[in-house]
Amino acid sequence: MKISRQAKIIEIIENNLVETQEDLAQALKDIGFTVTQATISRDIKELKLIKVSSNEGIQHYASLKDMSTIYNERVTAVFRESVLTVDYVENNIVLRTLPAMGQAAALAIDGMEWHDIVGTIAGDDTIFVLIRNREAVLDIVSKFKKMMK
Amino acid sequence: MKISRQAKIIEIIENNLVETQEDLAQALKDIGFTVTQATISRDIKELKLIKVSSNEGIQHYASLKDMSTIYNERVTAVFRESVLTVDYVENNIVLRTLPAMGQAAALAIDGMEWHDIVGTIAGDDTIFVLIRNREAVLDIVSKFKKMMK
DNA sequence: TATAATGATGTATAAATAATCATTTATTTG
DNA sequence: CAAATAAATGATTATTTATACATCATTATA
Repeated sequence: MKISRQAKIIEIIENNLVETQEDLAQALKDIGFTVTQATISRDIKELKLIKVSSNEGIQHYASLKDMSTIYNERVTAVFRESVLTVDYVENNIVLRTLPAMGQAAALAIDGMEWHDIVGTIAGDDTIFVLIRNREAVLDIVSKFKKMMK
Repeated sequence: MKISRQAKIIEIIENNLVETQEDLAQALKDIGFTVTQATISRDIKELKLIKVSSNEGIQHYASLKDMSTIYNERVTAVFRESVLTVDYVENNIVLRTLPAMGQAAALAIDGMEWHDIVGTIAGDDTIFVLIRNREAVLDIVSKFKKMMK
């Protein structure tokens, strides 16, 4: 019972915009799983589902499938909103960010897990990005610029 | 003000186990940002931060940096908890799962985004996984078995 | 098999979060 | 520069979610 209900929960939030646990309870009831909000709260905890804000500002539950999309969107958003300029020399790229946003933007870069990026070091408004091979620098720079839109 | 506060929020949840928005308000106050829970709720919405349940069952906010880890853990957990057997023939792998868990497990496999996996199709308790090259089959099979622990 | 231990769930409620409304603080524009 | 507009925020409250406790079911264990 619990296993199949939880499988259904994943299916439901995968295909619908579920805003609250009550909504989910209703949707489950419609297909024959009558449980209370409390049980759903426990299911969600076990399934490690998350609630995120959509681009339209609607808070809704997200499945595994959505997570990588959300993740990528967030990385790009943080980058776009904080990085001002991109420059480079030899195998280093230097980014300038809004004040106090260096750490946050660097975190976003680390989160991308690009193979050619060896590491980052961030100050208040400056980030140094160490690139593995000099040949990859231009490629990374252009990717960064694309992310700035 | 808002920008730097939000940067601090990311930094704080990155380095601390923040369970509630009130906790976050207190931590921010300690470093000179005095705002109410309502403002933090809005910040969290804008930053698209998520609240997840840790392995110990503690609900806490997670940063971008944590997300890929959480994501991988979830994929593996779903797989381990639902897949029973692994078999293969030619360039197909067949997995048997607990009843009703086929779709969920297939979703987890899709989420891995392994290059050699062309696609999956799932029934109630069976999953067909199409592998790109026959040479990759054994490798994927052994990876699956490792995930089953 | 009887008994203990564990797990699942509902009820009621506490706790946490989001939203509404009002106010203040930028920012834009004529 | 001043009026108008938009953005940020607090106070309060509505909504949503998590949990404590009790109950029933299931599974181990002696």
